[in-house]
Amino acid sequence: MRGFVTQPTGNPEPAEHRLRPWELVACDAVGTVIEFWGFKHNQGRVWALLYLRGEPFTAAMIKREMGLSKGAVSILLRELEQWGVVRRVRLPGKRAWYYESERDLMKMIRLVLQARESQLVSRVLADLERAESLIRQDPTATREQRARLRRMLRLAKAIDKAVATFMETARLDAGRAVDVLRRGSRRLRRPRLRS
Amino acid sequence: MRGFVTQPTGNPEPAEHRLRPWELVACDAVGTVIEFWGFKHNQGRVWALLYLRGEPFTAAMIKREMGLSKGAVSILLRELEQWGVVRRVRLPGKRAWYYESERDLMKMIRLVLQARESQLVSRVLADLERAESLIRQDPTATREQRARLRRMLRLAKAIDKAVATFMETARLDAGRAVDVLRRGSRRLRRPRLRS
DNA sequence: GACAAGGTTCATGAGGTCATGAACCAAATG
DNA sequence: CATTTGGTTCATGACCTCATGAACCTTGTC
Repeated sequence: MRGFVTQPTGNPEPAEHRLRPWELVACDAVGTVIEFWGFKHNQGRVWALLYLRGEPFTAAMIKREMGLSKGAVSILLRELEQWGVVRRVRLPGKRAWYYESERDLMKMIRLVLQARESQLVSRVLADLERAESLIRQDPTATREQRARLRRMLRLAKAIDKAVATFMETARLDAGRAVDVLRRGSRRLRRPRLRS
Repeated sequence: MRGFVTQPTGNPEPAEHRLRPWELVACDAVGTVIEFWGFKHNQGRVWALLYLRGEPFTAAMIKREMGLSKGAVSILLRELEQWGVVRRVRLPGKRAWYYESERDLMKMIRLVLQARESQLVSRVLADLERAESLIRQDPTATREQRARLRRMLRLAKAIDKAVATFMETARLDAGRAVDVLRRGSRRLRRPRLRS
């Protein structure tokens, strides 16, 4: 875990988050999670603020509420938007852009997984497959080594598929997806993958 | 993702991994995954080497094979050992310690999840619960805000439980656990959590 | 068309992580 | 007891990420 609440240090403007205590705690919690998944702590905090408040905010408001710099807010919002968890809207009669968060929590999770899926899982799978093709040309590799590499690859594929299934489920029905894990444990038949 | 294969720069000893090409690729792939989960790239690489070779190695051998420094190997091995994915063994007649990797891949995954479980999930859960208790004392919070916070907390709990279930399953039977995700999607009944 | 408000970009610096390699310790060997 | 070998610790530096804030655009508005 990296930085925490970044306070505007020694400004005339007095570190005035107007975040209420529970907001502060909750936003930081989301920040921690999101950071863990390879995104920025503050991306999570901003998203959480928008989500919890439930109404559109301008960049200036976010800047004030969270004590972030102008530049940071601009970048964070653009990233959140590209990433699909925050929408930019025009309010009638208002000059500035307003931002509102995705309200579907499961969709949020799906997006996080998806972003990682493409960056990590597919890449690792490709690498392991490359390794497998390389080992074929290596006469010094033992039978057991080939077997172990194959096992790794098989596991990676299984996980890849599992994640894909989860995301598909999450797409179809917000609620069911989490249940997949909880329920599944009971009603299973044959194992498929021993290691 | 951070650093890549760290070569010993400008040494008399000429960057001589004796890693075969497929080993290099596979170890790096594991390193990437493991790094993604918040551990060190080289922890993954060392573990993968031990796993793929399938026989015990001394620190010196690892140092030579992977071109790491003495200090790094020492620390990495200690971490891997504490973490339970590598065992330290004495070979008869040999002076130095030997290290061998956990062979059960699913156990490996369970350990990764567990390490994260304790560091992340439980902490976030606690924070969200604290937020929830704080919001009760805040008369300015709207009904909708309370609802949204509650929804976040509920989702976090569901995920927590899902991970626990997964780990439990993985403990009992290596193969089934991954299937939990894949199979589950079909045979579900009522949703439990809408957001 | 000047001014202002809203937004973006960029060089910089702070902070953090990790491998390095030298200094150090411990145990075994002669 | 001296020396060698295996192993750990620690200060250092390389590297990376991110927020900052000033300079810079752009789009109204009077």
